[in-house]
Amino acid sequence: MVTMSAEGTRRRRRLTPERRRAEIVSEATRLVSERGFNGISLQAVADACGMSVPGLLHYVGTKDGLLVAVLAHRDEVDLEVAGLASPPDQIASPRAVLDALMKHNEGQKEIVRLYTVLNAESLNPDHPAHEYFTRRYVESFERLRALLDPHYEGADALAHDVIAAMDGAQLQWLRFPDRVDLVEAWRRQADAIFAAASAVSR
Amino acid sequence: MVTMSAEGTRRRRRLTPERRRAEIVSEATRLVSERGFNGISLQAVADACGMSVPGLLHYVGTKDGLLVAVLAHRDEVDLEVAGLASPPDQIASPRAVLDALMKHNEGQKEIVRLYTVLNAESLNPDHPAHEYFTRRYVESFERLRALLDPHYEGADALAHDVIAAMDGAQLQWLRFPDRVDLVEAWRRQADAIFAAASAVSR
DNA sequence: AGCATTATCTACTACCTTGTAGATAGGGTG
DNA sequence: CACCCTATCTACAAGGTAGTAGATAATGCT
Repeated sequence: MVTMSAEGTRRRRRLTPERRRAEIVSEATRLVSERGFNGISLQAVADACGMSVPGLLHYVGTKDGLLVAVLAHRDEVDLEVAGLASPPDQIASPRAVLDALMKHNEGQKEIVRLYTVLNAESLNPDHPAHEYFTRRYVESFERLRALLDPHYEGADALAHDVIAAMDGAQLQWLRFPDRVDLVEAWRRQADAIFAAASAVSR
Repeated sequence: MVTMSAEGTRRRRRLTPERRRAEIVSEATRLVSERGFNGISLQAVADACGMSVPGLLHYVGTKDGLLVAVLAHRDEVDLEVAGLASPPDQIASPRAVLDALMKHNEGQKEIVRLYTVLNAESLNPDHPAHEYFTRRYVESFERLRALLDPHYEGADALAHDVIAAMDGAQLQWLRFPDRVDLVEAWRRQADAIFAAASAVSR
């Protein structure tokens, strides 16, 4: 049931496509991060944006299109953040880069939850984001491997371990945000992992 | 659309409640592990069991009831497995217990996926399994902590790290079953974690 | 074989879902 | 101020959803 303000017809709100698109992506991101893609309906997103379902579909075409829009926007933002982080010419140690990443994640729980929930949901090959997350994992892995390779032996295994530790720590943090400190949990794991890794011999 | 065998009416299959219940739990476990609880319908489960939706509801009452049945059954089985594993009087080392657990998990990918997918899905407090998974985590943590405490300093943090490492390794294994060896990934992580942990001084 | 029990079904309700077609109105531009 | 463009809407379609009520048939027991 759609409830309306007591007066009946509410004035329709017309935004520029840019603003509307931004609002849609923002609300959809929030809702998907809370309930998963299978847990939301177009109606729920439309309500959150204060618009109708056909109005929403005008922008995203189909429900899968909504997810594509959300993920495409995340890619843009992530790329931007990565870009801002890279300029400094002196190469930071891999550990410092990873620590900074986790510190960054601590400040955007909603986004971390989006990735965590969709990552699990999309294990199913039929999920609309399955390929996306598979590709994303491979790319992240490759970048991390390249970052570690100059400094450590066995960068391949090390990269896998680092990603596993990050995912595990985030999962705990998302379930017990008050009792688990993400950065500290990561630091402990990272200390152990990097202590066990052997530095490159030259 | 419900498709029927060419002859039309198929003979109805009447099982003992025990057998039927077992079939329902088994099929529901498989489907939920593949698609998540939000990703399945009663129709899909009923189809998998070769029965009608009302027939299914006769057993589980509601859709949430289906999930309860699946999780209750998992608890039973897990308790049984744990019981079989504990009798030996000589206390195995914590590390050996954990290695055995991961070896065990390697042989039941479907169940691991069930827990992984539902764990992420149920981060949302509105999810019907939210309390279940929160409680389950706390209990697992306590058991693990008790197992580690006699042997290591800082059993609390260590227990958290172990669980995080396990979850992270399982996530990778589920996405790349052919490229990731669960037991080996765990072994590497565990080597690092336990090497960094300090043994209890007496 | 006949009967009682009950597992399972058919039929139906009320609602939700994604998506389409065509009408309407908000806001910038002349 | 009038007009146009198009963002947004209402109305509708077609099918899926969880769940209910009452009929039916399969099995075990006497």
